[in-house]
Amino acid sequence: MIRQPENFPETVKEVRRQLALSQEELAHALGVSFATVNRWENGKTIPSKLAQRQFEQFCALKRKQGKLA
Amino acid sequence: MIRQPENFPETVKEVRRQLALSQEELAHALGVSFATVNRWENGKTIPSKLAQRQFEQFCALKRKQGKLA
DNA sequence: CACGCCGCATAGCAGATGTTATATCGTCGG
DNA sequence: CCGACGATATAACATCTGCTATGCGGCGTG
Repeated sequence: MIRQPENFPETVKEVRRQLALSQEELAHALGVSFATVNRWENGKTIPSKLAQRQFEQFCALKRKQGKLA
Repeated sequence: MIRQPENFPETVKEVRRQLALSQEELAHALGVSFATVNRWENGKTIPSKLAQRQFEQFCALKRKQGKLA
C-alpha cells in the first residue's frame, strides 16, 4: 500500500541523528508520543498509515530546510 | 487532556458537508480509513493526537484554498 | 417490480498508540 | 566514589485504528 523503506527503524534513527533530536523531541515534532518513536526504532511496531505520512512529510520539510540529507 | 472542539463529531460532519465529500473521500484525504472517519462522526471514538493534528491541518489548507468557511 | 450500486452505520479482531511506571546506561559535578 | 540527571529500553493497560464483513435505505436502470 504505502511504500516504506525496507528498514524503517534504521531510517528513523538516522533522521533523528542527523537532526540531533532526542526520541522525545522527535516525537513532539511529529505529534506522537515518545513511546511510539521508541517502539518504531526498536522494531516493536510498524507506523500507522497516518504516522508514515506524517514522518515523510516531516522529512520532506527538513530536506527543504537543508537540515536533512 | 487533549483540547478539541466541544463537538468533534459535528465538526467533522460540517467540514465534510461543506467540501461535499463522502466519508470515504475525506478518509482518503486525511490518510485514515473510512471506518475511522465514520467512528469520529458517530462519537464512537475520539481522534488520536496525530489524527487531530492532521484534521486541523487539512481544514487550515482548505480554508486557505477558500473551500472552507 | 427486481436488481445493482452507493453512502452510511455497525461489529469483531488484530495491531498501533498514549500514558504511566520501572530499569539501565553514560556523564557530570560533588 | 556516589548521587543526580538525561536519554533510552521495556512493560502493562486502555483506547484508537485498519481491515473485513454485514445490514440498511435511497436511487437509477432494466
